[in-house]
Amino acid sequence: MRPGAHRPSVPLEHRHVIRRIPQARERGIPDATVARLPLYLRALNGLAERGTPTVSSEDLALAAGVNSAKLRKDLSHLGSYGTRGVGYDVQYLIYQISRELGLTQDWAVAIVGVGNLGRALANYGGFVSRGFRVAGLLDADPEVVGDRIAGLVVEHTDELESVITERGVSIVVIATPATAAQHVCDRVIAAGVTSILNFAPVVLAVPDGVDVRKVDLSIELQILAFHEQRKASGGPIMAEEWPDGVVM
Amino acid sequence: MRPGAHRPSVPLEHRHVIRRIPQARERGIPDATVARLPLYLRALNGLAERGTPTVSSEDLALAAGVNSAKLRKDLSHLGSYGTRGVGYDVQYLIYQISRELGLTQDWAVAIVGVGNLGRALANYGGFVSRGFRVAGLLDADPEVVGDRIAGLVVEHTDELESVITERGVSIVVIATPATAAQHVCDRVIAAGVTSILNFAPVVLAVPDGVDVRKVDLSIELQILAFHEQRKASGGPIMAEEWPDGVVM
DNA sequence: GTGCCTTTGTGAAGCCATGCACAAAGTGAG
DNA sequence: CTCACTTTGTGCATGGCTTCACAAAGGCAC
Repeated sequence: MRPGAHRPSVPLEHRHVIRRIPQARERGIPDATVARLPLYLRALNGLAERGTPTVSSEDLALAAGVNSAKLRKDLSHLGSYGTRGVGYDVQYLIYQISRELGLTQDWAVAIVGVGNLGRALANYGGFVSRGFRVAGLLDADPEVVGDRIAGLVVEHTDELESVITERGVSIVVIATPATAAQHVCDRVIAAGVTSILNFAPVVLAVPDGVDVRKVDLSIELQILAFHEQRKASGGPIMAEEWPDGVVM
Repeated sequence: MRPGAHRPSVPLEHRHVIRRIPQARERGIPDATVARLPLYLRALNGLAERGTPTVSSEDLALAAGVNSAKLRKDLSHLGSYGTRGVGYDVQYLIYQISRELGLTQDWAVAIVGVGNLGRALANYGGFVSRGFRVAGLLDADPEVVGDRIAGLVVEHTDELESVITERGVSIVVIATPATAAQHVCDRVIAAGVTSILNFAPVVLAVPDGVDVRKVDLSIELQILAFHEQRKASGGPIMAEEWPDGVVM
């Protein structure tokens, strides 16, 4: 099924460590920190484009929309990459964060489900921009198969396993209807994929060792509605009753 | 322009309660809980469709992909809506959660930016399904203005303020390119909107009292890449060096 | 070198969320 | 009515994340 597959990153064992090992990296980086690193990276890229050589935690935090103490602690988990009295070297920090996130290597991504959302994703510049390459677009609808989108030809989901195996796909994006998502999920896992980004509004059941991240548009809206209601109604407590005639 | 706008959560003093006060609701519901309520709601709707009358915390937690103790604690923040020895009445709980989230009312949403993503959002069934109604589609590109998408005609962003005001839009979805996002953001806030769902890859600067939720596809991918890299390399410590020739 | 200024990196405290474990509350059988 | 069983609601302990506040470290001027 894919002998040496998903080992996207070359096993860079033996690679001598040059300078001192930054203490903090010994054991895992907190999830909360990992989730913010891409944010810092984006802010840093903005600074780099404008030619800024160094940046203080204060300024970078401002650009990333976080508190500067949190930023410093986050960065301290990667190692000690700043210079007191000066700040952080922008280029250097970009490199360190990119490496930590695994963006210095090339990730092949397959998108399953080429509806409106799948198309949007395929065309989304942010994918290509940083280490990610769309290596396959798949759909179950014969009507869609064969279409050319963002330079790729849509293939039939029958090809799912072979696309994953042959092109070294290690991350799969599921943008199918909810009903198809679990089935697709099972198949890609069977094919060896352990990282899934799910846009379908279902909770995917996966075995241990498989990472699923979920993006759910309607959930985000509902959370906004909750807060908006709070603001609008002047307070949470309104009526407690259950409409007339209802049992319970 | 909505005079009393952004005044986040108003002091909810004096407000008479009808039946007994569900203790826990007196003060705000934890954000973490709010973020999970839509999940429970979806699971409950699935059960309701299959005609299930009641459900235990164990079963509902399973369907929602969380731990049952957490589910019970979350629900306890809304009030005491279960029956010991039996479980929760599905219909009743759906109503209570919907009400808490503000989904028993109708929310007018405007989508700004009708590119691939905006189209996908406009066609996304999940919007309409639950209290949300797309009341406007706007784009700056004259080429796109006039197109009919999901039953609506795309309008020019010049109309932004009037669309918001006249149609009572209270939630705006920004799906523009990154460069336009802040400008759109400023305008919708000036027009009185205090809830924004941002798909553009930028950190929006907003005044206090405005809620911004951010959905960022590339960030999700980067987080996946991080974990995938970890799995693949068998451990966190690899190389520490900075490519030759680089200072610092 | 010395002294001053800036900014990092981190100890410590506080806060919030998670999950266990169990008493309380309800059902249903006999 | 009583008893056995189920399931909720929650007190409590644990752990992780955030924030404060400051000592340590480096740059710069002289």
